[in-house]
Amino acid sequence: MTPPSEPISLSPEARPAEGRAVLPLYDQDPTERADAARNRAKLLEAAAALIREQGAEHLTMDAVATAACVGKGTVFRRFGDRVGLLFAVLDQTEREFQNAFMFGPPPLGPDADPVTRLEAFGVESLRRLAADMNLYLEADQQASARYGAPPRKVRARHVSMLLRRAQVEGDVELLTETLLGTLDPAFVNHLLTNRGRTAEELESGWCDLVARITHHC
Amino acid sequence: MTPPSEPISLSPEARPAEGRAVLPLYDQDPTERADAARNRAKLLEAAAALIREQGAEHLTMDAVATAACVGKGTVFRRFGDRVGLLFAVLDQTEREFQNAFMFGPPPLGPDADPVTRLEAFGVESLRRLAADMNLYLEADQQASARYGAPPRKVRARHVSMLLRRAQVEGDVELLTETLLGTLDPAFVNHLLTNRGRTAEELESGWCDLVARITHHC
DNA sequence: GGAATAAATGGACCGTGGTCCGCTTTTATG
DNA sequence: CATAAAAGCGGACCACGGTCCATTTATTCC
Repeated sequence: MTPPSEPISLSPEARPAEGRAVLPLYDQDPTERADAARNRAKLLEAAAALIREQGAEHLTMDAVATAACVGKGTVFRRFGDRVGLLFAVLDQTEREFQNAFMFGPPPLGPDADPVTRLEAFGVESLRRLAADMNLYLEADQQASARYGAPPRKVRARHVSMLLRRAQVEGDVELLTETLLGTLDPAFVNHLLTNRGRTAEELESGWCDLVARITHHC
Repeated sequence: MTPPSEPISLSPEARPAEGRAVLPLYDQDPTERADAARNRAKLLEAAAALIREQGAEHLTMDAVATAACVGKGTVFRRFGDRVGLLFAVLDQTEREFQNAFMFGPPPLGPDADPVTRLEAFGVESLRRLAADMNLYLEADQQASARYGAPPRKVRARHVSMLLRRAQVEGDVELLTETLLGTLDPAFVNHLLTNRGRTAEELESGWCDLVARITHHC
């Protein structure tokens, strides 16, 4: 069972880790200047603190800059835009999850059968989503960023691989995207908040969908 | 075969049509003052013109107000916010579609079997999406508006009804939302633009998904 | 028709995301 | 260590979405 690749960071600048550690390393773009790296760390820390205190929905770029004692331009230079900053804050968590489903123990990791792994993948996604829903919702706003982001690609590769190993016939890529669509933050939040669904229902709904797609007659 | 209900407008102010016409009427809130109605019309016209000229992505509220020779506050009073205005511009098209799948001829309308109607529903959605993609993308930005909007609810009711008539077992509402997720503008646009999928592939992908969900063994 | 009431109006105003560019700091080079 | 090139910096500035409220306009009732 060959791990497909290194975990891929949310931040465009970050590079793949050197080793095959199960937990991701805090790697940086080596060409980044010392002061830039320092400011990046200060900004991430400030952003995380502000999100903890006031919620991601009230995070303003000015506030982050001020809290980190840094000019506003620096925030944009480091993270591109607001969504980029939010992604960077989510980065750590994202990479843990990636490691778990690529290298970790069953049922998520490689030592389980594909259908079990698919089920576990969705269930774990839903739980992590629930844990940081507001942050994910904020980061999700821009439609363009939603699908192109590296973590999404990693997940898509992973799910496609599992579908193929489960001998699924048909347009695997399209089925993959359909499955991932079910885990979209805004979508899950809608079901939980406006449709009165419980987390358990969503989890078993995911497993049912996996069954329908993999056991099609 | 009983039509479930009247077409529901995108705009909160609009009321259901009086008759059972196949094509929707331009109905208004009767309590709306004459000057307000006049401005609404002027604004919708101006917005549509600007969108035609420069694309929905460049539409600003100031520009619409100026083009309609109206104060900016009026635009917001009439349509709530930018998404509300875009929805209002889409309203006409939306209601045509609603009429088509609720009262129109087969394969969309009531005189076809449920699975055929489901297939036609997705295919037609995808085509209409393609025709006004930029406008739909702009209107889609706000996650909260995405799922709560009246047309989405109408579609959900419709698809649920068809699934039940097709004797589908399981959590029909969840399956409905999954199916509709496949027709999300941002999602479809991503597949067409970034994944190099063709409209035909998406259409047959939809039909395949319908088959997997309705013919589950 | 005129007064009273309610609704609508418009544009000044505000907050926030994002850009720009002259200046400062770091780093590479000899 | 000196110097030059490159990278980073900061905060003034801009555009746009959205709010507010003093004033104007439509409607209703007598």
